[in-house]
Amino acid sequence: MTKTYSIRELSQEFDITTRTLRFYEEKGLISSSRSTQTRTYSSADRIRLKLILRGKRLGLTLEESSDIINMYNPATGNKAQIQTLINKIRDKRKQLLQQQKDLELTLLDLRDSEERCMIALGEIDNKKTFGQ
Amino acid sequence: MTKTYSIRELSQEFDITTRTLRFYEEKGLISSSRSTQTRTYSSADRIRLKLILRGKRLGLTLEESSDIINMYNPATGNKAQIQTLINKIRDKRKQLLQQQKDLELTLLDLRDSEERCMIALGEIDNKKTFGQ
DNA sequence: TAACATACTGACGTTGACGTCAACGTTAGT
DNA sequence: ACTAACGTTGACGTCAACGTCAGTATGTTA
Repeated sequence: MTKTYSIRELSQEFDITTRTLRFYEEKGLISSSRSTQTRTYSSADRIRLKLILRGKRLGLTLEESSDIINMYNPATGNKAQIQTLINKIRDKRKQLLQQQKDLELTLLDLRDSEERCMIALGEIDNKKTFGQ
Repeated sequence: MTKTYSIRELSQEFDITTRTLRFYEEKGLISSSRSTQTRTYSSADRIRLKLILRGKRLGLTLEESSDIINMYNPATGNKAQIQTLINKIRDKRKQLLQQQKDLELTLLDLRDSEERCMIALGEIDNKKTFGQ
């Protein structure tokens, strides 16, 4: 009896097209139960979608997002497999930490750019006020 | 007399192909002076390349990176134009701040996933030690 | 029941960011 | 002078992530 969603509801909530949702399903990124023909999404499906879109905002590919999501269940109980998974998790974290550094640098640059603009504006005003 | 670089040097330093460098030039992202036929890159060109690759690690498109780089000079002195530029800078910053949030959330999720893995490993060891 | 809105499935088109390959010029060493 | 190594320009190929469109089914309202 938990809440479900139609394809239109989800597409509107997240501002994506229905085509995108079908495409994600076709690629195995999210699933849906079918009543006769039309799709019905569970709140679990909705969460997966949310995570995928979060990944997209980070510039991750759909596959990368999917991987990260699937890392969230230790699923297969083999010791070696879990070790492999841990390594993958650490690799991904390394990449994201690098991204964090890049982000901060870029933000600093933007701060810089804006300041230059403000100065340029100030100079224009000075010219207006004092002539040349 | 400042340092210059060949296409091979740059491609090796940044681990990209020469094709990529020519492609970036074709798209107007970086430039190069030509001696007879072969390209020569200045350290300014090298910096631009560096910034483009940083943008790529953030998931930005080449055009977005190019835009950000070009924001770094107030260039055109018209007041309205500078205001427009400031607005663009602020928009981009907003986007990057959102990305920063997404990044932190994803890092938290990964931390979580790793912990689950460690627990799963611990349980396997317990089974080995104590039988079932 | 006729029209209309909404959903579904192919299937081909598109865009960004290069990869790949052919054909050719240029310079360094032997 | 000849070959090898490196550089250059087209031009077509490729892959991800959808867009777009045609044709069809399924309710739903006037």
